[in-house]
Amino acid sequence: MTSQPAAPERQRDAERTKAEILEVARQEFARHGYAGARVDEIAARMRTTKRMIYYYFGSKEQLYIAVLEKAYAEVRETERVIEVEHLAPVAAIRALAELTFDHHDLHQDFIKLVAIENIHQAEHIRKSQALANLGTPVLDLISRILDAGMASGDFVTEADAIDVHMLISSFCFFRVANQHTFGALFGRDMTAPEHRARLRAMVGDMVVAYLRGADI
Amino acid sequence: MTSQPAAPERQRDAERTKAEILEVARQEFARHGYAGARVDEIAARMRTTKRMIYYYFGSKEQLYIAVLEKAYAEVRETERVIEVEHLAPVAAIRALAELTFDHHDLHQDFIKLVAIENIHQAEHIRKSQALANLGTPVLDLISRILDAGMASGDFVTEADAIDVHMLISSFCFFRVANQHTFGALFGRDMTAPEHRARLRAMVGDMVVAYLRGADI
Amino acid sequence: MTSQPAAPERQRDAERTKAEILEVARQEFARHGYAGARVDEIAARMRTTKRMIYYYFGSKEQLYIAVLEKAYAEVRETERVIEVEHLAPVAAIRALAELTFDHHDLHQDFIKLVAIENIHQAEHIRKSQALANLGTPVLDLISRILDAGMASGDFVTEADAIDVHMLISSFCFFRVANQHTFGALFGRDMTAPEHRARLRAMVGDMVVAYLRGADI
Amino acid sequence: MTSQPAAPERQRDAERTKAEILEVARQEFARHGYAGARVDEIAARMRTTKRMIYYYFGSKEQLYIAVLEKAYAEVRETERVIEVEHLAPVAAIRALAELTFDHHDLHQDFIKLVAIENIHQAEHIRKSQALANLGTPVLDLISRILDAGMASGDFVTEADAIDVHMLISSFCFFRVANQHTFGALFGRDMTAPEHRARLRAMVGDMVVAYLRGADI
DNA sequence: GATGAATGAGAATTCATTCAT
DNA sequence: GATGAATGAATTCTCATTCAT
Repeated sequence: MTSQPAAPERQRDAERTKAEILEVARQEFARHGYAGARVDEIAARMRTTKRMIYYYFGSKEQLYIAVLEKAYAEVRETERVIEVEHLAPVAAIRALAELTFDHHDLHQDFIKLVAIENIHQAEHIRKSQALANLGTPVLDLISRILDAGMASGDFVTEADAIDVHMLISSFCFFRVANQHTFGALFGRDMTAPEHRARLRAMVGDMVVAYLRGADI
Repeated sequence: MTSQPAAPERQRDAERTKAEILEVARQEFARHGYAGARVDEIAARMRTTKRMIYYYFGSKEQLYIAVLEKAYAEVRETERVIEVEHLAPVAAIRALAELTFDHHDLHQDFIKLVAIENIHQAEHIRKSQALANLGTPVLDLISRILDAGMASGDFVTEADAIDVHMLISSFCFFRVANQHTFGALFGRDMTAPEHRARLRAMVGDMVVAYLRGADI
Repeated sequence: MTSQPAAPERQRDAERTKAEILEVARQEFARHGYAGARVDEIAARMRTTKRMIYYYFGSKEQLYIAVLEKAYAEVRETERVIEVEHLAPVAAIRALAELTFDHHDLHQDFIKLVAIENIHQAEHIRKSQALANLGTPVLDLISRILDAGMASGDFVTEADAIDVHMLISSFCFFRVANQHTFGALFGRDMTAPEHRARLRAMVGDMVVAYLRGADI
Repeated sequence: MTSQPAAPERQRDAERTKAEILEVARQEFARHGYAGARVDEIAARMRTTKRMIYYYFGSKEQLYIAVLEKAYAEVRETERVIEVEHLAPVAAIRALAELTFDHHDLHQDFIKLVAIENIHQAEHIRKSQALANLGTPVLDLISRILDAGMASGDFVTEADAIDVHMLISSFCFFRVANQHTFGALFGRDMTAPEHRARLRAMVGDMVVAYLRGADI
């Protein structure tokens, strides 16, 4: 409305609106799945209208993909921060395991989105340019730790970086992703605070024990 | 009037119809999630009509719960068959890990149903009487193995049966459940035949190494 | 199954089954209206099956008509019993009013069926042979009372038998038929026991006062 | 952009659409009852689609409740207009009876809706906030007339306002509500023009005679 | 006479999406 | 950029009725 910085303000508003839509959409998709999420519900939970969702994202599917892209981008941003280079191999792999644990603990919506995306056989990820080859950095990191550990004699088990990544991820992911069925069947909420420290140590112990391997 | 009994035949047909509905429904729910599954599509893939689904199961939700109940029942049936009692502790826990791996490998629809159910926060499992306390048998088994291992000195790590069950399950579950996003991001299909034997050995090695623990 | 009285027994059973169906159907139609009544529900509340309803009555509509016919037949049976001939005109018309009151009080399902039938513009009554000209006897009775009252000088108001029948019926019918909306709007259940005697006297007073008329 | 305001026009359209739906729905519900009414049929009789019914009213039941609320609101609006305060008691009660007669004569759909609602035991009225305590104004009016009549000596019968309201309403309501069964059984259409004046006078005569009471 | 399984036609409701302003 | 009204195409679910035995 003022004479000068109108366009930039508008842009900033537009960005804010888009960000708000993405935030609400992430929650809605995470809670109800792709098909179960309601465009109406997303709109109802915002101060903008449903029309804006289509204006900015074009369709429910494209909105969902944008949510996925943002979630993965945040994960990789976190992983980039990890500095395990200066640590000894055993300490390094344990640090990676614990950081992964912490990250999964902190980003439960992301975990749910990944689970949802697997139900849809990753069809949306494959449609997204932004999500191709997003995995390589962490694999490089693991490779370097494994090489150092084998060289130093700390690790004995011959292991592949992708396998080790899966070993770590599976534990951290399952604890969050399957908390509800696990809780219903075994009567224990693995994400409750009283189990946190023990399970965090466990994933580190597990991967170190596996790599040390010895005479199993 | 003929020598063959009439009523049982009708009954058998009814049972067959119900079983067929459950089979097709399991595939449809596993592929599309609860909200994404279509009652029309389930009916279209059978020699029965949509009306029968409501006749036998009452609603989409009750059909879904029946599918879940059947899937879990089959899992427990498999677990019941496991005979690890006569094995030494190390061999026993490895056998359990490998049987779990095999079962998850063989029942991928079940894995997907569990993932779907977690997205819905296990609300349907909690509604089902049949699915309460389904977890206890396997926990008893693990407890006995852990006790024997500690007594014999084979195991060193103090571990809880539920935690160990999660340790084993998470690896086997993740490999199947997250195969699509994992494949899209890392370019490797962990469920492909060429990875099977290696990963099957890995879950056994991992749990044994963890329990042996030693001087981590 | 026995050799001799098989057929009569069968017949008696058949009559009993039909009577039971009619009884349950009357309740169901009275409670839910014609369209709202469920054939399934009627069957579920009996020891016979749904097939029998169609076997004996052919369709939902014919069952409904049979229910109506039975209900009206019972009403007329009651009216036939009324003996007011030997009473003086004032006592006679009051007796008729009170008998009508009692009858409506006692046969509330019948009242509801009549209300339902009016919603459907009496289309089913018109289809039934059994229900044609069912009204004449009571009109004859009223006519004779009115004639006697005018002759004796007890009644002054020139009144038509049909009008007087409506005057009496409307009060008795409304009290039962509209009890729910009246209760909701005015906070009084006109069918409650504490109002019964007062309202029963009121309908007699009203019709006598009207016929006495005098210098209104 | 034009001189006429845009938003109000849209709003007016919305209001018009809602009003049109209510109008058609009232006819459909009145003619077929709640269960017998068809949402499809309501939509087919308008320039709007069925979807709008759900957009504005949410469900068939809520539409029905809205119809009821509107019908009752109109009744009370009519009653508010009645000015009998300046009349002598006898003239006043007769005026009220005749106005009630006229109103029922004019709003036959309303009568049917009330009959339908009674079949459903007033469950919808009870769900509606708007319909609570709608009855009081007319009861106040009757009370004042009765008091004045007793004071002046015009009325002799001790009568309760609710009872008198029922006395008047029952006659007017029955004549319209039961016209079809009454016509089928007695061969006279009480709502036909040739009976109108006589019956209108009759309800006034009846209530005055009742209240005058005398030596019954 | 009796029974449970089966069904076609239809009814209520939902949902992503677009239009007029 | 923004808004509320509008909508077509499904989608779940229901119901009276009939069939096979």
